[in-house]
Amino acid sequence: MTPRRDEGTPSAMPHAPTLEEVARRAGVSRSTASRALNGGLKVSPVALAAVSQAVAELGYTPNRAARSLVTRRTDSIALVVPEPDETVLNDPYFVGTMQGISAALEPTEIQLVLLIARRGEQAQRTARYLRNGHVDGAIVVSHHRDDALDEALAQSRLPCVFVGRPWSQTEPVPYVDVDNARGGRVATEHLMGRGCRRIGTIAGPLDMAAGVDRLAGWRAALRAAGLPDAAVERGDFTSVGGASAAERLLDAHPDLDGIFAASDLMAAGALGVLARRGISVPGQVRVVGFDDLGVAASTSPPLTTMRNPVAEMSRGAAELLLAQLAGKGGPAAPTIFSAQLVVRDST
Amino acid sequence: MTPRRDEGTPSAMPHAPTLEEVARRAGVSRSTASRALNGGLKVSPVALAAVSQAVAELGYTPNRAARSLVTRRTDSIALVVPEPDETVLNDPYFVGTMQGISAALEPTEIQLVLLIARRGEQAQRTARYLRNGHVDGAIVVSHHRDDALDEALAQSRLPCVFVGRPWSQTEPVPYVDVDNARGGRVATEHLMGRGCRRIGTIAGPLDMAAGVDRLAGWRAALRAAGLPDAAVERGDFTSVGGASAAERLLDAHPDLDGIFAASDLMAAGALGVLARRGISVPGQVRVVGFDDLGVAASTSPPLTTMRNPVAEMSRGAAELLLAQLAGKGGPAAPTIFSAQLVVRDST
DNA sequence: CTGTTAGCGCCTTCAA
DNA sequence: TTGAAGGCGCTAACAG
Repeated sequence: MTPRRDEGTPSAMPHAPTLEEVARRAGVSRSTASRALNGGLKVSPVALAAVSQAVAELGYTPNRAARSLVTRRTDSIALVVPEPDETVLNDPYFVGTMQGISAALEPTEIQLVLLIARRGEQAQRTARYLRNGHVDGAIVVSHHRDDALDEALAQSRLPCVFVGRPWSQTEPVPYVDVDNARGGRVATEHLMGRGCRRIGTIAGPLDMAAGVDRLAGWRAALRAAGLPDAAVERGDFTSVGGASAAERLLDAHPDLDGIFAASDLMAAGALGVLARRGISVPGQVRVVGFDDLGVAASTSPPLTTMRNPVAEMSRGAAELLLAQLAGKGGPAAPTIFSAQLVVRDST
Repeated sequence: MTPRRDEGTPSAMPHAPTLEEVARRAGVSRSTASRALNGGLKVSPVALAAVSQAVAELGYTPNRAARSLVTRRTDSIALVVPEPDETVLNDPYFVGTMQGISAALEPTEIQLVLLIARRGEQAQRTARYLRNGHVDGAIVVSHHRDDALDEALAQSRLPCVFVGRPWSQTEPVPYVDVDNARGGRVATEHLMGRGCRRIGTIAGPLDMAAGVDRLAGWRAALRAAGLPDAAVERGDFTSVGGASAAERLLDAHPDLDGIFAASDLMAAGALGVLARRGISVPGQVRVVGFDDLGVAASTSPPLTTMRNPVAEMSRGAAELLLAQLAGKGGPAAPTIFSAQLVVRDST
């Protein structure tokens, strides 16, 4: 093959030092150097010191490719984001996810690879990438019913954790989630507690567990109170979607006195519509959102909402995955966080 | 070494097919199979067809580690985010960056590795990671004066592109940016056009080029018009920071009739302060922001702002990097996008 | 505790 | 156009 090392200009890129060089400099064999690097077991203190020093002097870092080739581990995990909606990335939810995962990965040497799971033919590529050992594990966020990620991953046997309940019930996929149903119920009960009797909802996408569950919670609360549960419009978790759902909702049910939006972004859209229609909040209509990831505090009026502990949750997901990778217990039971009511001016 | 392949339970994870197996199935040698996979040059149509079929049947994907070991390329690039402020991730700016990069990478096989550049000792780790061939190139976003990323990268000779002008002028690092100075000027001129004569600014962090340049633009516009340019408070691009800067600004200059905030998030914070103080917008004070990445449209009143083409810019950055990787031209001249004024109710 | 040895899966020269 | 052969940098038996 091409001898890259000595080719080219004098000022060619200085090659990364190899273990061989470290070993030579430390006066030991490659194997000893290798052992010294990987835990230092069965290595004399002297050798270990010599190796560490050589490593420091040379600024050595193991070649991941080489290591990966033999260990069959990559020291990287994928964050899988289904692409259906470009909106996913725009959601503060996603950002919270990344923060949580980064935090969990910080003390490790593991890198995060962002994998946008595209559709159609491209989907194959994602599946293969995941299956063929390019990453040690995966965290899936914003999973939809039709993206088939749940089954693909279950079959691939690749360690993985979902953030948000996976759609498939047949395969026991580990996940973390927030108690969306309870959250929806608490939000709705809060509205009832404020005197609302005609409460509509702007639901999330019904091909996502969060959408379905929050809707179910809203419904459960109303039914338990003997109130009507017909005022439902579906949004897509975005502000624009929330606005148009609000339009439809208000057109169909002009007498509403409360709205539970399944996300703050949608609630913000609804607030805009209410303002444009001259409907006062919370005077005439009270509004509760879901998430509390920044937007809720900065709308006008500020939104009462259910705090969604996304970062903590994602961190939990990453830690669950790390535990799996470390062989500590297989797929664990789901971890469910609970959403806290945060009361602000909108109710 | 341990024969992983045949060990363990019957239902052990089916091993990923190797090139060897593809070749055998196609009835050719490894080399031919390899050539067929990499461009198909110097391979007979028959052999090529046989290989493609075998690949399809086996669901073969090349082992990246093995390939990387010999080609010395990783087919992955890093998105480097300095961590000083956890706020970076929370900024819609960052999300726009990711979208742009993903879009550029979509037609390629290149993966995006997220690299949080931590401080102190951890910084060494980042530098080494970048230097030691773990990625083929890097895109740096949200670069600050003190993160030393500019010089580290210039020295490492790793192909890289900055999103936003790098601080260091000594090393010619390729970058894309928006014309921040002009943007600041246009925003300020818009305020003047609306009749404002006492215009303050909430500046961004002055250890970032965007912060400095937008401030310079504001100042240039005022000086050209012979207006005072003393009303400056520094924020940190966040909503909270913008709010406290607004407090200080209004305390020190109660007579302001216009504010240019160097980011929409900060402008939103300022709007909140103005509202709390009972100052009407745009009646008593007009406000212009910068970015237009979502928040501007949903504040109340909606913000006039300078549209920052982050996604396009980042896409450009990624394409620049890809071109470098493909050997097409070295570090190119900076690409500068221009910010467009978007007029809304706040002015 | 240490060095020797044998590959991991792939690309690429070299000779045919 | 093809196959044989070597080696990328590393880890992990194995024998000392």
